[in-house]
Amino acid sequence: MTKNIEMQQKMEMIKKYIYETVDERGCPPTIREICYKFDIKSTSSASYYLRKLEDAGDLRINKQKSRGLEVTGKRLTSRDVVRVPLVGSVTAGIPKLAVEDYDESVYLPQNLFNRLDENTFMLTVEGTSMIDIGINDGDKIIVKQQATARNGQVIVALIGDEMSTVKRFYLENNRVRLHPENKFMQDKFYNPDEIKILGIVVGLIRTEIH
Amino acid sequence: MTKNIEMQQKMEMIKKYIYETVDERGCPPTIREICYKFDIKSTSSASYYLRKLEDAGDLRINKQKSRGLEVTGKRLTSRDVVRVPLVGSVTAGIPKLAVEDYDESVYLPQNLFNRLDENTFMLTVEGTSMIDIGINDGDKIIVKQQATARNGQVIVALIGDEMSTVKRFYLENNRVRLHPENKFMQDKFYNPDEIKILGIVVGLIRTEIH
DNA sequence: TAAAAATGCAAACTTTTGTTTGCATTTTTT
DNA sequence: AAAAAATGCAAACAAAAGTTTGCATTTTTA
Repeated sequence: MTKNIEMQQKMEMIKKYIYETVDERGCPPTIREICYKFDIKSTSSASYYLRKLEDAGDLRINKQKSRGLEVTGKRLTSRDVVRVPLVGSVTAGIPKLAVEDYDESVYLPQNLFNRLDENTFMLTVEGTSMIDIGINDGDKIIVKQQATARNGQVIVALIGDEMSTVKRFYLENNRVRLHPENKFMQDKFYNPDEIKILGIVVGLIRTEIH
Repeated sequence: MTKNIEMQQKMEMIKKYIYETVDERGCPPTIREICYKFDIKSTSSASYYLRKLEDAGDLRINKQKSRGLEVTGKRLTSRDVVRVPLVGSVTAGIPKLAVEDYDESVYLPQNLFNRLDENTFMLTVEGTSMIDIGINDGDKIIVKQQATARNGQVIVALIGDEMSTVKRFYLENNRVRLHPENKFMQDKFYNPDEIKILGIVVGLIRTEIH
């Protein structure tokens, strides 16, 4: 009886080892690696366990293939997430947004944010100009890069090549109105060529609740 | 010259193929698979490309190993994200929160949420009881399961085994006060045994900006 | 234009890795 | 206690996969 429990544990450990190896190394272990790891003296003994794991449905063994082990459970792949750069602040000029250029990037769940693409970035909000619609100081907003916006959309814009700002956008009578969602702040008006739309806000993440 | 561009593209495609195979299958392709995919007639020709990719730093080749290709770039691993179940609504009883039981789960970025563990879940907020601190109707809150809370923390609680609610928690004079962050709503008071704390709110995600 | 380098293939070769066989020991069942 | 099943090993074997060799063709360089 105790022997059987040990057996179960050993199988579980082997399964876990295979999962971790695939996850971290990107390649399943060989049977001999499994032997070494668990102090199994013969490859046939290890195969014996693997067959059991396959019977239990935890594993698929592609016969006659080198490293033919395949985990059957849900595996994390790049399709599950989108990697977006986390930009501290967008200052002068168009932020260069190739993901590779940023150490700091964030994986967002693809199933929640289904409109994200390579031209999305994140930005930490400073200030309370949008607090009335629940965008707080310190929130990280998700911004989809595009140069135009429809009336009423919340955008990130660059004003006169200087600072970036988050506001609600309106184009009225050939004038741009940027509307802060903060009852203590005033709308501001610009000529269209004074502002540059960096993108529209499509979501946000908050990591601190006060 | 044009030949050289083709060469570059071919190398890029091979590199991409290796990356994708590792990502999706959990195992790099064999040289012969690469031959087949790109219509290369000889394994030595493929090796030739692979050596070039290695020289360029895009790849590491573990010599004399079967499937010894290793991608050098950043690879997505389970350490980068945490998988949390997305619970539609928490009704009667303690929600059973084993991740496996939910089809719908969400990968959250480990680098933003560093306090997450296996006992975290997500919940879609219904209503505006916390709107004054920027928690909107429809927001998905991230909840760390725990049975106790400190004064002032925002919690998810079960009231009388019925509905779940999000409120700010206070224990005063042996009475529980649940404080909605909505100036139009009133505090409510309970005996400690009337409510069950499910967890504390540690973050939120919004996927729609209105 | 000639020499050198790059590109490419086929085939043989070697190493790695999965599989099978046969036997021994232990544990469980009858 | 005897039979059957489970567990385990060593060694040989077979298949998969990486490597090398030698040659042919094309492209680039001198």
